[in-house]
Amino acid sequence: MPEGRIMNRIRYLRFINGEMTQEQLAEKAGCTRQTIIALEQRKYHPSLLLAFRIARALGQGIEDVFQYEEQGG
Amino acid sequence: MPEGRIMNRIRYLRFINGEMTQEQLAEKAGCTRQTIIALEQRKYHPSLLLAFRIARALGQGIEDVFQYEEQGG
DNA sequence: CACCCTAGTAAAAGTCTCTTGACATAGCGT
DNA sequence: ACGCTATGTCAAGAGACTTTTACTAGGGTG
Repeated sequence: MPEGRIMNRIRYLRFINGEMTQEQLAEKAGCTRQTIIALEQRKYHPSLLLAFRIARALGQGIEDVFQYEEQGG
Repeated sequence: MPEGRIMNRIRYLRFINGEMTQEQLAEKAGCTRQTIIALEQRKYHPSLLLAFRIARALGQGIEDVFQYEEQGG
């Protein structure tokens, strides 16, 4: 698959939402703490399903949490 | 990962956008025709990256193309 | 110091996503 | 009938995502 960066504001939104810990977010989103750590450090992109769950857990829409930047424009 | 359905309107939006064929959408989104077929038939969910690329190829936001339905309410 | 909480690192294993290639079906025009 | 286009099926394999487990380290509290 071609390039295109995805940025995320998970860490930022975690603190806006009452200082949630990684573990609290993980539990609310239904994944493990490891996954949250990896995403905050941009080790990889989440699946669409997990992206939705994290966005909802943070009280946001997907595109408020994850921003796609096209490369060619 | 827990449940939660993701519906998509790829096929519908393909026709709204000037009767795009699966192959045209695939090329514009940077994936293969097989992948478009699988997604339209909901064989699996796309990655977040591909979801963004498909949404952009269809001139839409992610949540206009993919709808997440929580199970517990 | 001893204890707990939060965050980070690492590796193995399993599941899911995506591609490639070959083949099948249906419609449409000639 | 023949060729062309659009859609669909199947299978194998590579690569990406996620979990599990174990371990390290800093900060605060008693």
